[in-house]
Formats: sequence, C-alpha cells, structure tokens
Amino acid sequence: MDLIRIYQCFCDPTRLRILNLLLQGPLCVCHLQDILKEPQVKISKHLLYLRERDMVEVERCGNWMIYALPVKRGKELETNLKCLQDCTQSDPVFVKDLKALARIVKREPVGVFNNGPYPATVKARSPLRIASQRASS
Amino acid sequence: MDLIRIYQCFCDPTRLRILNLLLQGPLCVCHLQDILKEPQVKISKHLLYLRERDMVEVERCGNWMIYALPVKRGKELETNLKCLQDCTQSDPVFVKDLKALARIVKREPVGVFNNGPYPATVKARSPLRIASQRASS
DNA sequence: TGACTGTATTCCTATATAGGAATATAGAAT
DNA sequence: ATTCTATATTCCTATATAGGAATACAGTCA
Repeated sequence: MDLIRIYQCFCDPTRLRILNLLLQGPLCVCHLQDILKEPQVKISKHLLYLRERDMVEVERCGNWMIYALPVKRGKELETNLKCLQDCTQSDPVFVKDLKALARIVKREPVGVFNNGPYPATVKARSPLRIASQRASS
Repeated sequence: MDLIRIYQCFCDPTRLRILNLLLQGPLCVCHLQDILKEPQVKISKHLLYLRERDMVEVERCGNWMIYALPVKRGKELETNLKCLQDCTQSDPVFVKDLKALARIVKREPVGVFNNGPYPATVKARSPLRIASQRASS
C-alpha cells in the first residue's frame, strides 16, 4: 500500500511544514532552517526520512543541497499534496511559514524560486549571504 | 496542528482499511474482523487508537460495539477523508475490502448499513448469526 | 594549503508504536 | 446462576521514531 508511505511522511509537524514549503518550489536546507527556526540536525534528519520514502528529491549545488518535491508524482501523491495544500491554508503555522518564505523569495535576486534549480550564476554564493549583501547595499 | 492527528491515524495499513470501510457507514467490530481477517486484539487496539484521536465514535448496542466516523467533522478531516476515498479506489486491498463489505450488507436483513445505528429489533442477535441463519434457511 | 560553510552522519537516550498471548468485562441467553 | 459472545485490557517484547551533542564531510574561499 503506497498510501502508507505518504501518510508516514505527513504525520510529523516538522515534515508537514517542510512539505508545505516545498509545494512552493525547491529550497535549500539553510532556507528551511531560516524559516522553521529548528536545529539543523532536526531538519536534516527529517529530510533524510522524506528522501528514504521518495517524498523529496535532492540535488547538490555547490555547498547547498536543494530539496524539491518529486517531479513525477503518482496519482495518490498528487491528490494528497493537493489536499495538504488545501488544509494548510487554514492553519496559522503554515501560513506564517509561507509568509517567511515569501519574504526570502522577494529579497533573492535570482534562484530556485523562479527558475527551478539554482542557476549557475548563483552557485558561487550562499543565497542567504547574497540576501544580506543586498540588504546592506 | 490538527492535521497531525489525522495523518497519525492514516499511517497504518490496518487503520486505513478500517477507515475506508467506515466511510461506507457504521460497523461493529465483528464485521471488521470478518472483512479484514485480522486478529481481534489487533483490530480492537487500532480502534482504541482511532478513538483516542477522535477519529471514530463508538456506541454500545447490546453485545456489539458500533464504530463510526464522527458525525461532526472539521474541514480538515472532511477534506482528508474525501481524499482517502479518492485514493483507495485504485488500490486492490481497499477495493477487495469494500466488496467483502458489500457482500455482508447484502445478506444483512436490517442493520446499521441502511438506517444508521442498529435498530432495536436487531439488538437481541448478532449480525453475523442472523446472516448465517438466513443463509441456511 | 588551511579555514570556512552548509549539510550529513554517528552515537546516544527517551518515547511511541505494533502486535501477540492471556485474561477481564459487559451484556445476553439459557 | 451459569454460560456464551463480543469486545476490551493487561502484560510483554520488538521495533520505530524523535531529538540532541558531537563529529564528519564535501565543496568553496582566501
């Protein structure tokens, strides 16, 4: 039963928050840290959990690991992600996370958010460092 | 986060099968046993788990405990149950369960399946015994 | 090269969960 | 009162999970 895999991934708050964020597009771990305000180990472990169950895909990009929802999704996963997106809209925690993400997206010059994977021009610098450089210029 | 409760209930095969069946209407434990072909303890424990998380409601009716999905369901539960019903249609295990349930429903003279809670007239006899009496007459 | 950054992994502990065997319980039948 | 039936509970064990501290590692920068 494939559904079990999906619901196992869904049944932890941190993982649900991560998935909710990834519904908006690929993200590196540092952004997840920044938004969730959770220890790095914790996030990293949950990402491992999700990876092991094919709930996310990873791509290394310089120092950063870019996590994303699978490109090819079965009918069941698709349906449940849609459902999740539906449900998270009414929960303050998820809404707050999305707002924090929006703030990051806005200040990012280029990046995963518009164009898929981090483009080559960004590879040399951390998204967060770029952001702070921007902010202070 | 209320969603977690829901997904915790969803992340075990036996519970998922139970919920899928209850989507068709209230059921007593013996019918669940009959359909799932799982040991009584196992079913009973999962029902406890579901009860503790307000995922099912119970009503005693003579010897039988009638389990049902909650009458009042929050938006999130409603959405997810709908999603579940969607997904189970493509999985042979769930389809098989529903067929087994349909067989039981067909041979039951009266009962929970059409009228909600077991009517008074049935209280004196086990649904299954009624069924076998019918079959052998 | 060495230092730094982002992320993963290892080791540990606490808690939750699944499941079986045996037993208890509540209500009905005799 | 005793027996029977449906279901729940207790006790036990094995495994999974969550999370933190410390450490490892891979890639980049100077």
